[in-house]
Amino acid sequence: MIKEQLAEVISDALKIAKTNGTLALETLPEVVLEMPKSRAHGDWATGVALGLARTLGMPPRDVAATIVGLLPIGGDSLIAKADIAGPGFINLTLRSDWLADILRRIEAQGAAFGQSHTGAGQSIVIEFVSTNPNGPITVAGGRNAAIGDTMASLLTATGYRVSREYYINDALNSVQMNNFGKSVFFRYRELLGHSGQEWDEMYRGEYVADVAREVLEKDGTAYENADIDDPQTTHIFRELSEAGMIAQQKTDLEAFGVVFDTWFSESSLHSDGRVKAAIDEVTRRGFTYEKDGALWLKATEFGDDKDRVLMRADGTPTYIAGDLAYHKDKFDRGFDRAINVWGADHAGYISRTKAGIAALGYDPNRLYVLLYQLVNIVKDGEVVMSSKRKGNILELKADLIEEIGKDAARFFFLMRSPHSTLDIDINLAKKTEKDNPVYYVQYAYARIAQAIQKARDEKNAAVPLAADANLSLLTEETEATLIKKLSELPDEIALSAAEYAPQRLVQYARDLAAVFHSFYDAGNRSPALRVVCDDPETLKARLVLVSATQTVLRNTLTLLGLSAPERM
RNA sequence: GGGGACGUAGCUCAGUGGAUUAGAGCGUCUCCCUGCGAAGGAGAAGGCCGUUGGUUCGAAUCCAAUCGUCCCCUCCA
Repeated sequence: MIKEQLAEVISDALKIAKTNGTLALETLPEVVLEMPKSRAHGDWATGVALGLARTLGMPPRDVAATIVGLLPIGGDSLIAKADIAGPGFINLTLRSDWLADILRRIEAQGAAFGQSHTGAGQSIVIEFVSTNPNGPITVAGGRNAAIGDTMASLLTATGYRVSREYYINDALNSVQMNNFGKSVFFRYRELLGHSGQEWDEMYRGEYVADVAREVLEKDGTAYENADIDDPQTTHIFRELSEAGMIAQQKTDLEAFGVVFDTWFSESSLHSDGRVKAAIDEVTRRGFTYEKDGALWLKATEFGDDKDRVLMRADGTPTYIAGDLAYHKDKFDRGFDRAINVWGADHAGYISRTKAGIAALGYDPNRLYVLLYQLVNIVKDGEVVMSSKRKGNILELKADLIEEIGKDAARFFFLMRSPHSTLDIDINLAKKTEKDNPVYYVQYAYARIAQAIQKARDEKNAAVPLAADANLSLLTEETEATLIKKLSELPDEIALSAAEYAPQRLVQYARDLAAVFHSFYDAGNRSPALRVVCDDPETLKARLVLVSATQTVLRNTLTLLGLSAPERM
């Protein structure tokens, strides 16, 4: 991109200054370029001279003057003008056709515009959501899903080979799961006309009945007269309920636009010996010991607060033991890195997981845990405490997606930094449906589609190839601002991915939409500024411009998992 | 007590160590539709960026301390 080209040109100048001794440089600094907000400061600016001034012991403006003196300016060079401003900034004004280059590049790259290759050759498994199989995906789980799914897309766009994975916690302790199965059993009996039964630990949500209905549809009345306290029946219903619940979770997530490559079963790690193998491996490496009848991991040797039990005194493995086997398995499957998306309530588990990975002989830095802060559900002005057992949870699908739509819901989760606690006022979300900022962005897209349609209908003009349009006619300030904004997509994607910050890309989408709306609305004040204007050559140039904008908007919306509607 | 996250406009929040002017949405106040769909645009008001120090030519941003809010510190998963 242009930014890299400019950085290289400036680096070349610095190299010359270093070789001929004009600047006493030991190493070449990184040249950071940015687009100034004000056009008075040129197209691009760098503060590299300010950073060098100190080490060189020279006034920053003198350093800047030296660099500027060595830059190729005018003629064939990309740089038309270089000014020194303020304390020592170098402001660059580029050759007038640099903006047209951006449009040509977008046209050539199409759906690939914005992608980069920093992650080429590296593979990542990103594990997210991973809700227990005794309840549906909640509204809170939606935040996890939105963040994980978008991060996976962002990493893919930066060249990584990415696999989306869901860890099924199907080795849940039997008391919880048996209770769940039992709850389903009684709902099943109710569906067959028998009287229900209530007890304290019963699961009460609507979804319990949904699972029961699935069992009925699948196996009919086979269990009508079964005795739930018989171990055989308990086991059967535990399995049936689990499978039904997981199927429901899968449906919920698909409605949210999230599709996993792998649904990984925790219990499979136990049943085929991988958990035992992981424990043996850690023991072989000398990082376990026995105390009080249990087997402990020497987690403190790897920076954890305390040692952790791997095998209980009763001989059963702990959750951590399974987790170690799971992470070992990820690396053994060939993934270079693992990313886990966890809620803030699991922050304390990071150090023990990394300790376990290190004890197994892997570099713990291959795991990155993306923590997001909690979601508070606010209803009638108060934070709702939810409980799966009591059945007062808010479900992602029923309470959010079906109320405000998939796009609005995803946008809402993604627009905030994962580090900020997120309050969702469920009443407000419903009421302000039309105010959701996602429509602002989508409307920009729809407006373009309509303008292109209008050009076809009224002027019999299709979007031409950039090569067939005179792009130098795009001289309006609003046009230049729009093109510059389009050129920022690759950087925005790279930054959002590198910083695990999907909200950056959301911000970009909103900025781009704002710049476009401003450009477009100028046409409402003056017909000559319309896309569909009277001058045929200007019309062609503007069609290239809005078509490029459409490409960039579509690429951005796609990465965020949002639809790009032609009309709204 | 230890670890983590966060304190930015009335509210909800963005903000990569740089330039007279710290941004957006909502809310408040003005303007702009016989239209390229106003789900939009132009503008106004509203900020000692929690506080105090430090580093720097330069700090909302980096460092330290401090105050406040939230989360976590099971042989639960």
